[in-house]
Amino acid sequence: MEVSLSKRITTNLARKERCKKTLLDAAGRVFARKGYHDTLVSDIAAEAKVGQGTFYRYFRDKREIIDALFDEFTAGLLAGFSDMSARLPTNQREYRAASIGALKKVAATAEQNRALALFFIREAAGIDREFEAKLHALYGKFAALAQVYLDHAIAGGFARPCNSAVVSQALIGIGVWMTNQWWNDRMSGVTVDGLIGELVDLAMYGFGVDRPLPGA
Amino acid sequence: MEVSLSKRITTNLARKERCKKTLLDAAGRVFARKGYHDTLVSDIAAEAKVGQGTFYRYFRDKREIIDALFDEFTAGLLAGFSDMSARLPTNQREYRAASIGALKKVAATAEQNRALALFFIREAAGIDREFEAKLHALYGKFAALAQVYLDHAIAGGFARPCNSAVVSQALIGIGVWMTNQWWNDRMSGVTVDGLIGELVDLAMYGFGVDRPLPGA
Amino acid sequence: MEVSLSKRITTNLARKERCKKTLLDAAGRVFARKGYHDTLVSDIAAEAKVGQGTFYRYFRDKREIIDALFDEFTAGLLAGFSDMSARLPTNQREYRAASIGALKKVAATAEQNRALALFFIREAAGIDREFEAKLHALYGKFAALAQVYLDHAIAGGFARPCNSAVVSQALIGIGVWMTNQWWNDRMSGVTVDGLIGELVDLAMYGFGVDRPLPGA
Amino acid sequence: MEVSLSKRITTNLARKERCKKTLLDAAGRVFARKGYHDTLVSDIAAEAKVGQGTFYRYFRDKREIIDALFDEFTAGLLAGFSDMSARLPTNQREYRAASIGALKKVAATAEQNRALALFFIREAAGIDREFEAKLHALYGKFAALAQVYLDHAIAGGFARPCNSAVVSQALIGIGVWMTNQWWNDRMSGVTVDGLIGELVDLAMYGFGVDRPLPGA
DNA sequence: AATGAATGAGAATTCATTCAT
DNA sequence: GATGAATGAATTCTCATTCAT
Repeated sequence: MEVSLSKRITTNLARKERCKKTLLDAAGRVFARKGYHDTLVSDIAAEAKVGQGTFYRYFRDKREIIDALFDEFTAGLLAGFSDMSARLPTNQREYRAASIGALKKVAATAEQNRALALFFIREAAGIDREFEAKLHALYGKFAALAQVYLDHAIAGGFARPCNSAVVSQALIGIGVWMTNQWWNDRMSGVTVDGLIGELVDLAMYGFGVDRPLPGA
Repeated sequence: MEVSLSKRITTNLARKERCKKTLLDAAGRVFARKGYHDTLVSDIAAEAKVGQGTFYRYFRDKREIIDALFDEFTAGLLAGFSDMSARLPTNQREYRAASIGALKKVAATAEQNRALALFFIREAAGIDREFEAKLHALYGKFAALAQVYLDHAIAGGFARPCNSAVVSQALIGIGVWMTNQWWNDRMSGVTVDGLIGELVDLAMYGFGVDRPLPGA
Repeated sequence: MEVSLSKRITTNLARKERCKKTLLDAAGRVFARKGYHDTLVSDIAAEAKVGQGTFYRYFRDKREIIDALFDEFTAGLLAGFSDMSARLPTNQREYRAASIGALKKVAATAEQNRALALFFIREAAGIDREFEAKLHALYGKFAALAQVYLDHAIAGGFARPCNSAVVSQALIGIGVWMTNQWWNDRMSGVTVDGLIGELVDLAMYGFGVDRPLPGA
Repeated sequence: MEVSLSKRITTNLARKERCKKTLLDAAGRVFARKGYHDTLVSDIAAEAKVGQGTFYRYFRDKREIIDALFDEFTAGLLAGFSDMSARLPTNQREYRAASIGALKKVAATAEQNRALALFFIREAAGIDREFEAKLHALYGKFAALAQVYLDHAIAGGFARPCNSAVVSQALIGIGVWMTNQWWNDRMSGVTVDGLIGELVDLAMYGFGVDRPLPGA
């Protein structure tokens, strides 16, 4: 009796988790397909093949599921890059190689949640101010990481002294922007690796041929 | 009589135009304040101090006013930069000066429609796919302009050979991204001019200290 | 122009008032017929022969219309009895006559809103605590009025010294209770006037034959 | 074996009864606290610390538990007064004493189910017509009892001839009304015994000082 | 032409009841 | 038998759009 009861509890919990996950996945698909505002709670429930009432057992409303979706997404993303700053580069060549490596990893990871990531990138501000702030907090974390790298390089003499806060934000901007372009098929005629190489070159060397005068 | 009739017609047309403009301005303010989806037609009418029914005399629906707003915005913006490519730079120094000058001008112009521009930048995809495409077409025009400059400079030997399509997109990305950051007060401790200088330096020189090997 | 505008405003206001009144009357009828909790907003709208949306132009929800209904009812009721305490009786005979007169007047007035009054009497507490409190505040006003009469009579020596607060509440209780019984056809075989006479006799003389011992 | 089986059946039946009682008690508490319409089946199940499904094992629906609750309440109440008419009074003094005694007993009994009794008194009509009728049937029983007493007293010459049906209803009305007032703390500054004495005096002597003219 | 009252289709949400475990 | 997860019918409420004045 005892065992069977505990078993049932376990089973119930597992079932609940599975059902919640089903709804989250379904919501992700529908949001990506129709956009946040055109998605009805009934669309999500239908996509998950559950009754509408079931949706409300797990989430207060449409707004709450998007937070949950974002938190899940964020957790997966940060887990993938938690070790990024383990070994800092010691010269510009290593810096370049590390950047390219990291970007390729980001690209591969993001690719797995492409539809969802794209949805967040594009619609964040259209949902509400609070959600936009959450997304920008995430961007901020990546910018902070980039800034750590950059400051380290400046201190080590293999990056030009500059306002690293501004520059690292710009780098994140390039990344997000080009991801959006790429995924929306607005960057024809170039491979991902080619794109990454081109952008890292831009970031490291600029497009100019002359260097700034020392001290200018 | 004839004259007075034609005058009256003129006056009526003028009045109609004025009323339409009033509604457009009101819509811009309300959209900027509440976002597209939280804005009701009644909000716009109230802000314009006209009856709700009057709104429908000038616009088919809420969606149409966004297009009108965007077209008006675009017209003003492009008018401001129609002469941008009149005198192309002949060396990197001139290129740099021209870029900074153009960016300051853009910044000043954009500042005049700050709220509306910010609204478009943030919410484009939240409105619908069609509007997002329109906005990206505008970005594309700026990117094309940047690409003309860049190709000219590469041909003239004062810009590094690169995939100018990619790079010019990246430059637009930086511009839009940093504008968003700046206007949302996420770039504290730097002036507009300082920001522009920092970004032009990044674009021209990169943040590295070494140059790429010739032919690499 | 001016005149026609002001006329339209007047007409609109009048139309609004009429529409609101139509809804109030309809609500009263439906509440009386189906009870508060079984009444849907759509029932009220249908009874008033207006769209459901129209209901929400005038009242926030079902709860609000019942307050409005009660306030309107109360205003009419109190208006009818504002002059009740103008001429106080000077002996028991006058007191008796005045009581009977007042009760007949109350009965006649209440009869005009019979369905609504009955609805309030029966369902007040079933709506919510706040509404019940409002109704009891009204009862309290009548009790206070009764108490003034009674205290006056005690002071004048033509009423027995007693706890007038308790007794006047009891008198209101008899009134409300018997009204409910009467209107629900649970008092067969007696006329209104007969009922009133019987109750006034009970209140004045009690059902006993002996008097209390003086000082007991 | 036989014995143990029958024992188990007995135990099971007892357990079922206990569970039903638990649900009834829980329902009574929740109804008293939140009112009938604001009480959810899940509230009752939670209060009884059983699953929602279990509720439906014992009661068809929310409406049925009200009836069960009322029947239980009524049974307890009538049991307490089954012997009330065993010894009829023979003069007004005895009548008065018996009335006071009975009322004190009622008050004490009712006190034990105060919350539930109050709930029935206040919300009867808010539940539905059928339940209201049931409650009024109960009131009718008490009125009939009062009428028997009163008729007996009139016949015995120690009560004034009157329409005993009307008067006994009024007496029940006073009782119910004042109970409601008392339990809702609207009768401050008086004890239960004081209240009962005051009301019995009112019923027996009225508040007047003169008697009606014989034959009037 | 201008108005704002009226409308009802459409969406969110609740909760009694069923049912699989 | 007990449980509580799942369900969807029923209801409320909103707001873009129409229309009478």
